[in-house]
Amino acid sequence: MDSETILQALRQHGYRVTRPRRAIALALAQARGWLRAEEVLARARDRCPGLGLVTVYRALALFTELGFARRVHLEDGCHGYAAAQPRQEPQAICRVCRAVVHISAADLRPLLRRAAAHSGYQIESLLVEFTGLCPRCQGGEDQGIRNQAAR
Amino acid sequence: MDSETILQALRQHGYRVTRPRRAIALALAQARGWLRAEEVLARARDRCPGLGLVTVYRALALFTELGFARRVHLEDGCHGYAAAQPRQEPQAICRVCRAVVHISAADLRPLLRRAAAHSGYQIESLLVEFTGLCPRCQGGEDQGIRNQAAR
DNA sequence: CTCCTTATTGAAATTCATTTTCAATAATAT
DNA sequence: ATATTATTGAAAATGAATTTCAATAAGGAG
Ligand SMILES: [Mn+2]
Ligand SMILES: [Mn+2]
Ligand SMILES: [Zn+2]
Ligand SMILES: [Zn+2]
Repeated sequence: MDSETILQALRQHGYRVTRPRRAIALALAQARGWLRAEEVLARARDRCPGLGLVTVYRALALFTELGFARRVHLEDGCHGYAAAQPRQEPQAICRVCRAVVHISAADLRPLLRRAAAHSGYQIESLLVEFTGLCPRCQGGEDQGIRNQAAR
Repeated sequence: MDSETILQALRQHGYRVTRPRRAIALALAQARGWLRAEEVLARARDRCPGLGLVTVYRALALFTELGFARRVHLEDGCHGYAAAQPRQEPQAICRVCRAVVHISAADLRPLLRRAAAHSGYQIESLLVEFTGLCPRCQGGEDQGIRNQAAR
């Protein structure tokens, strides 16, 4: 996902394109996996010294609303963020290296239809998150730290 | 879901069956939808007067581990809890009344298979949460508060 | 380019759900 | 009953995330 796309969307929605937002968008786009807010901050500071954590939270919330970022729900209740595309809701996340793979929302339709039919619910939003091992991290968990995706 | 089942599982796993745990299990089982920790506390106190919030959190964590409770991920980052059955992972939640419907994990298999095939991931755990309107809350959002499920 | 308006930013303080500590209590086995 | 120890609850601490508010800078008008 190109960080330029995010910036264009900002303009289109009437938001200003600022240095902090550019730096945050780029940091998220270039990451190989999901990042905590603090990690986004550390990376975005390369391009925007003085950047504050508050601004990172605000930008991440904004990007998430626009569909260009997605929250990752961590066991401890905190959240990570991963670059995303507006139409691909579900994601699979590697437990070890944090790599994120997005799954087409179209793949979900059959399940959605069945769930709706079975329950009578009119479904408005999805939260689908699979956790496991990405191909690279399979069959070698104890081969040392393979945390490559995050950086 | 019967609260007795939870207590039996506790015994089987070597945990003690205490008054607080009984009260919490019952509160959760009798709720018509998900509850916040504070709400569980309020209800469980009927059967266990001096009950503390800390114990509620601990019991909910324990029940969740055993599969008898499931977390609901709220927008603000906090969590609710709903009674659950060990083998039904996905859940649909009513935005209005909090009613929770569980979906058989079997329904997920095709999606899971496709996701795994497409991404090469070896999936270990799922987080599937649909949000929308339950049958009762459809076509009448402005008909006043229908928050029936929660109580 | 210059000026204006106001969205945006960042430091500091605050919030508040959740966790940790630790001494007192009560569940289970013998 | 008695002993063992898992469990509990009050208080304090944690820490991710948010709110405040004065200073700053983006973008539009002239
Ligand atoms: Mn939190
Ligand atoms: Mn969450
Ligand atoms: Zn991996
Ligand atoms: Zn409802």
